[in-house]
Amino acid sequence: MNDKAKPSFIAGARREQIIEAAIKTLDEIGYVKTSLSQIAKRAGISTALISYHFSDKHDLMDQLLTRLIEMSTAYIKDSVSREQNSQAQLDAFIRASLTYQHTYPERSTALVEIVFHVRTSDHVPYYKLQDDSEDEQMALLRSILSEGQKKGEFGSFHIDVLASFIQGAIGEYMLHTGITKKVSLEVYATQLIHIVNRAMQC
Amino acid sequence: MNDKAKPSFIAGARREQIIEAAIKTLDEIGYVKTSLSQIAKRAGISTALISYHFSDKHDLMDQLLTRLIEMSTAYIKDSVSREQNSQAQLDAFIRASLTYQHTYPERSTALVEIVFHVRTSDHVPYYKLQDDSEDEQMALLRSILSEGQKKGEFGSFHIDVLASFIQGAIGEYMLHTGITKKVSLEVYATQLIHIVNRAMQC
Amino acid sequence: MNDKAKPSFIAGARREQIIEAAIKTLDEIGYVKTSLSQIAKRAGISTALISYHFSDKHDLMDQLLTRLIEMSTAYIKDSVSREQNSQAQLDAFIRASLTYQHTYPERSTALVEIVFHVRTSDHVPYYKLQDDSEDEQMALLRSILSEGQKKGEFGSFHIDVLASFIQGAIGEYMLHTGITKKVSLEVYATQLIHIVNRAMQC
Amino acid sequence: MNDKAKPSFIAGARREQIIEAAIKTLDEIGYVKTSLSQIAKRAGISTALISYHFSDKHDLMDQLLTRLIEMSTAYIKDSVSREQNSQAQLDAFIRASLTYQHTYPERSTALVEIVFHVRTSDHVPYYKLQDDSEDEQMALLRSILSEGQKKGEFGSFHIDVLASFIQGAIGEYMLHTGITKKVSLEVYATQLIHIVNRAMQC
DNA sequence: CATGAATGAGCTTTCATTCAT
DNA sequence: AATGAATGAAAGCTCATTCAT
Repeated sequence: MNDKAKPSFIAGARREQIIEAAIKTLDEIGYVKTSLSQIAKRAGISTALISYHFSDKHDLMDQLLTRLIEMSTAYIKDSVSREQNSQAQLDAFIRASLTYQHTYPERSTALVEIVFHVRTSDHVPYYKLQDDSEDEQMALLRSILSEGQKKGEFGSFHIDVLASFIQGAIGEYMLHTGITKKVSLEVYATQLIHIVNRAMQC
Repeated sequence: MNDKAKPSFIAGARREQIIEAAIKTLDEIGYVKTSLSQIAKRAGISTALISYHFSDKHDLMDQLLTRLIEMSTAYIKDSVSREQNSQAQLDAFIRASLTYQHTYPERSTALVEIVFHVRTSDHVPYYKLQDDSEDEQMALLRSILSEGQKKGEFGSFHIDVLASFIQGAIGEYMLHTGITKKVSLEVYATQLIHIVNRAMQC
Repeated sequence: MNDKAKPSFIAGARREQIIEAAIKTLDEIGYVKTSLSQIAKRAGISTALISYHFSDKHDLMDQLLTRLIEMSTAYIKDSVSREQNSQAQLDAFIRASLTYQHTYPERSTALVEIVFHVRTSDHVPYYKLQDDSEDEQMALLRSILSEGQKKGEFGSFHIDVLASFIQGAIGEYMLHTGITKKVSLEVYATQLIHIVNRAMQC
Repeated sequence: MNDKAKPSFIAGARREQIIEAAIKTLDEIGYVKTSLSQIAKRAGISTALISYHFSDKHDLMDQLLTRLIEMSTAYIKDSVSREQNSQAQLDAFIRASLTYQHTYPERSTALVEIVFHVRTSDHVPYYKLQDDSEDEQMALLRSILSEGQKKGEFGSFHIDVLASFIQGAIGEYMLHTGITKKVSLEVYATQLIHIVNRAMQC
């Protein structure tokens, strides 16, 4: 149980360390300037060691993207799962989304930097690609909305469109410092929930 | 108009040509793969000529960004200016914003590519940089909202938050093809206007 | 006639210079240690300039191989073409082959270094690949032999086999210094011709 | 035979295993692409273990070369030793040489790959290095020829040149598939023996 | 105004080798 | 005896930029 865990543990720790350094690098200097040597410098290791633990630069970014999405989704899901009725779940979703970005700004920036860079081999950007099935966060939001509608908690509205609006408003607060500086997260969340509720209940 | 006007005219035309090629390049292969030689290839000129007309790669991207914002803003402003009352102006703003992105997808993609990849020399990302004074579009939206509120056309609401909500919803439609594929621009616009009105008037 | 020739001339000269440096490098340190920077060092230019004039390292080696074969073949063909009857042509072929290797030892070594390295993408070595049609030198030898046989100058023998023997004997003298040190080129040529004549005429 | 014999035996087996894997690797992908990790992969061991058993990559190639020459020489010597008179010994030498290459093509290819790629630290290629004393095979051939001449079995001829001729012819058949495809080993051997006899006896 | 030629800096990746375990 | 972890060096290549023409 420990004899076999040890080597795997070291490698796992290194990978974690490299991924952390990559997040830091993406946050600090952005995707364009992020190179393996910049990541290595922040991790305090040699460039070759990154190549040893990840087959590719692409591989590293891929795994990093997966981890970032996982972490964000886990945080939001956890928060939502604590609530029972749809209204509370929706509130939790919005607040958790905004809070996560506020609590882990480097992770959020890193996520943005990767998402807006990744393209398929046909040059199709990842952000134009996102399948519904793949975007778990969006799927969760939609399920909360449809569930609430089914149960009669929410009124009548177009689910896809409202979900899109909510996601847009959340992203807007994270991305553009203009609004961040003017309005506190608390106020923004409250107001956003207010707007959404009106949209659903009138 | 005489000897001095001519070279300036040629130079202007060249810059326009380079900027057009840059838009095409950014749209086609994304910022990260966009090199001066890729732009030059699409413009049918030599790489050195770009360096001649723009002091820097950064300079080119900067001027390109300015042009892209100018064009987008002009389009929206033009549409808004045709209306008199605040409600009609808000409708016009939303529709024009969505329509512009639909009409000039390469320009929109190019804009996104620059905003999400270029950073200042202090590594501050452009998307976190946006000063209120610089974002003319946002300023226009806010002025429509506050004007309408002042004139009593709109009810009571938090201007900054609602403005962000609207901008977020508009951006979301452009960025993620998920919603684009499901809902037509017309429906999306109508729904957005509808919800914003509810938020303002209830 | 000269306005257009100039740029092409400069580029051509550079390529020639690079190819000469590559030959020198291959001769001096062998294929395995031959890198673009080693070639650049010997050419007195930067590594990037090689990449500017040749699309690839593979491209450079490819063109170099072609040039080396061309030069060798031209030398031998020229010598053979001066003779009329088959016997004299065969003598000329053998002597020219040996002399060429003796006169341009760096070219010969470079040729060997490349030929014994190049492999197809399926890892099939070039030296096991050589098509008859592609090996012009071998084709010339065979045509001399068959011509002489047809005209009755030579007796009866297996053309392909004898051609192979001759090429083998020529290659042996070039490659292995053992024989080179013991027997002069002149003696080796004379003796080889002697052997071949006996083989054809008894 | 006791405590000390066992580890030595294991070490010997490992070395043998590594050498076998190296032969396979050289044959499959050629010297240039042959890395320690490629050899390790084929041997099913770690790269470090190769470094443990051989002081150097060069050392490994050196020992491999020695083994390859040993095996080839042993095979030929064994065949020759079965014959009494010089003529039969010469026949045996030629046939055994050709047969060995045909029976162990990977070994032959590996030998060629090493000889034509490895150089001494002074950049002298192995193929130009061959001392007479070191090339046992060539020495054997020459001794058969000189012995036959001394005993009057063979006529008058230049031993060194004829030996080179024979070796060249043998090598040519292995290297270039052009002739291999056209003429069977049996015919090639018979023709070579025939011609050599003519060269010696006329 | 426009270009071909040239470079230095930086990138990702692979390699042989060492070392602690 | 054997390995995973780690590194420095070097490879091929691309890029933004400069300069003479």
